[in-house]
Amino acid sequence: MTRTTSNSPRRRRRPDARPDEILDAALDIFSRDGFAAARVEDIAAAAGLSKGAVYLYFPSKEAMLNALVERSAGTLARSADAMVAAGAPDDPEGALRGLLRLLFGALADPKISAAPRLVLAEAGRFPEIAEYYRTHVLDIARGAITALHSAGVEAGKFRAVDSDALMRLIAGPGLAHMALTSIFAFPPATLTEPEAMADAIADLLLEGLRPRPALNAGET
Amino acid sequence: MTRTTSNSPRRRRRPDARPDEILDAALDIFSRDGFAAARVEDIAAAAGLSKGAVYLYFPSKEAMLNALVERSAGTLARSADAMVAAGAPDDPEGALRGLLRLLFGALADPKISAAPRLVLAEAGRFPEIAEYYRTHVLDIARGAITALHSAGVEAGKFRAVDSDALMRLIAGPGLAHMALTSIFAFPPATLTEPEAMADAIADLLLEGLRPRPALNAGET
DNA sequence: TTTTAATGACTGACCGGTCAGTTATAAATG
DNA sequence: CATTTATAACTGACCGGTCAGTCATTAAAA
Repeated sequence: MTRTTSNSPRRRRRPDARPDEILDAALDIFSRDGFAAARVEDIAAAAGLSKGAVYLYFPSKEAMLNALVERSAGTLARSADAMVAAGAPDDPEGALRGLLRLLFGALADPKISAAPRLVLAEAGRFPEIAEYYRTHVLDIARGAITALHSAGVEAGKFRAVDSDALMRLIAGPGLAHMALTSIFAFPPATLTEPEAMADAIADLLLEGLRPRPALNAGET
Repeated sequence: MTRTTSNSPRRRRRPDARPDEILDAALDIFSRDGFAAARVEDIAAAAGLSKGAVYLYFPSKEAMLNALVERSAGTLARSADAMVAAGAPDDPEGALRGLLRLLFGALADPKISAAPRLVLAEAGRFPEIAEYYRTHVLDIARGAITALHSAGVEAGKFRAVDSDALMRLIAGPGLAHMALTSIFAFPPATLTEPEAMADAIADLLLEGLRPRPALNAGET
């Protein structure tokens, strides 16, 4: 009922795109002020609504935060996982490079990195969110990285290294890049393009992962 | 003034160690609740004082945050800088390994990493803090890393790589480790000791930094 | 006594959440 | 078509609680 496809450009009365609009606004305001200091009225205003209307769609401010995280979480990790699953068997080196490009492309864009940054800042106070991120993002990412590494080792392209260390080596630079650019406005960056930065890092990691030629390619 | 060495064991009256005690308490409470949600009365209680007393030492809650950051910032970066300055000319590889050990040792300890985490979470809202960290921590760290790299290149131990990428490669894993352990309680860690983790990462980075033998034959 | 350190009741502003009331739209009716 | 009825979408004033910051008062120290 009520197809109401008429997106009347002049006045109100829009039905169920609202939750998403509110979440968009909430992400903006939470990112700007932090969850605790953010005012629901500001979120409402940013969404073009009154405060009362927001409570027609969400039962509390915290519910908005949760919905926000659940909406955004996983998309990046899942596409990373898909990319690795597709590329790793044939070309582990290319897959690693692609993974880093994906990561840097996303985290260097403040619009995309807003949600991860919010999680990073608030997860300590909301165990539910930390748990959700752990299972829906970190575990996926970890799986993708270990799969990629295993494929590379099997193909004789990578040497064996500790998988937790490798995870930190791959995710860390992206995280550092995000912090430097989005939080600290660290400007220099001789490599301004995220892809160039990703490639420079991929080069060094691939070099570091190459099996030792002189000795046997054993474990470390 | 007021040496007041009389440490009366039962009652009040302690003079000027107070600011530091308050800052210690403030770091605890800010870390637990976040700056915005933290209550000054909780800080006072944690310091063993009443709320009014903390306003004898700090004019506002925000002043505590600033003092806190200024007190803690730089010590890690400075000791990293000192370590690099001392070790890099003779042994750049050892200096890199030492740098990573220092970084992981510090960031893996929640007590030490509390302040950096707080800055990471709040810097976006307090430009003054971001600015302070940029000049007193990030610039120092960047200088240390470039100095280390230059020394290594000069000694023929490292190949030339982009210095911004290298900064992200060195700082990033530490950051990721901190986030995984302190914020997300990511448990696995096949390498439980920070030094072991640092070494695993240093191994890979050193391998990646080694001059290409085919093209530019350094030593051996 | 005077000075200094500290207290805790108090104020005033702020804000999450509620709700009685107001629209805008659609459906039913004439 | 105009008119009435029904209701979904929305508003904004309000309530209750919280908390940063103040200040009159107290008590230890000098």
